[in-house]
Amino acid sequence: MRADALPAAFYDRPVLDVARDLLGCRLEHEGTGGIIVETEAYHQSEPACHAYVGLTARTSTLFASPGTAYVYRSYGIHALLNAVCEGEDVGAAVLIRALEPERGLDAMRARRGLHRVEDLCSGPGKLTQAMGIGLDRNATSLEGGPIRIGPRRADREPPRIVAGARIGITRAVELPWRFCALGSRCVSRPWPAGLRASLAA
DNA sequence: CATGGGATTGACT
DNA sequence: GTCAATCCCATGC
Repeated sequence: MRADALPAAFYDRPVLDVARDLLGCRLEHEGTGGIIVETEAYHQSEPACHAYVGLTARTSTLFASPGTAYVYRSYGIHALLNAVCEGEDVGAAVLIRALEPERGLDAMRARRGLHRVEDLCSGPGKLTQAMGIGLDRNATSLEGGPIRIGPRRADREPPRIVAGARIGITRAVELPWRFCALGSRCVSRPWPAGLRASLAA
């Protein structure tokens, strides 16, 4: 594994904890990279999670070892990137929903056909397009594979976290399992007014 | 084997 | 605000 990558043990914890702790961490792929500013947690115990139906061909990656990338096709068009969490007997993952772009901005702009930095990775389908992450990355390791996630830089303040309802789902909509870095201009959507910020753990 | 529904995005009214 | 694109797969007949 790369010295810089978060270890598998980081992901072998409750998925809600991992979702919060990934905010501020660095996602990188083939020369592009950015700071994670928005995540959502999914767990087999609730019906919005693909693993709710149990172990199938589609969900097998969700039951892989913690620290595995789960990449699947959404709406027939987009690739969405998740980090598999908890043990192999549990289907759970964190959806990476938005980044603050940091490295490889020219490649991102070329793939996205856009120029504004805050539009490059401000959504789960956008960031995979910008970084060139495709379905072929499904089931690869986040520790030693082409996609890597590194810890938040020590000299960087932990982000303040806003929690809210997950986006784009029709089941278990009430769970406040979406987490955003307060104040980031790169989130996929603004959160409702009145939500209180809490300090990152 | 046929069908329906998305963890989305961008274009358009 | 609405809506189509597009395809994998879970479900049901």
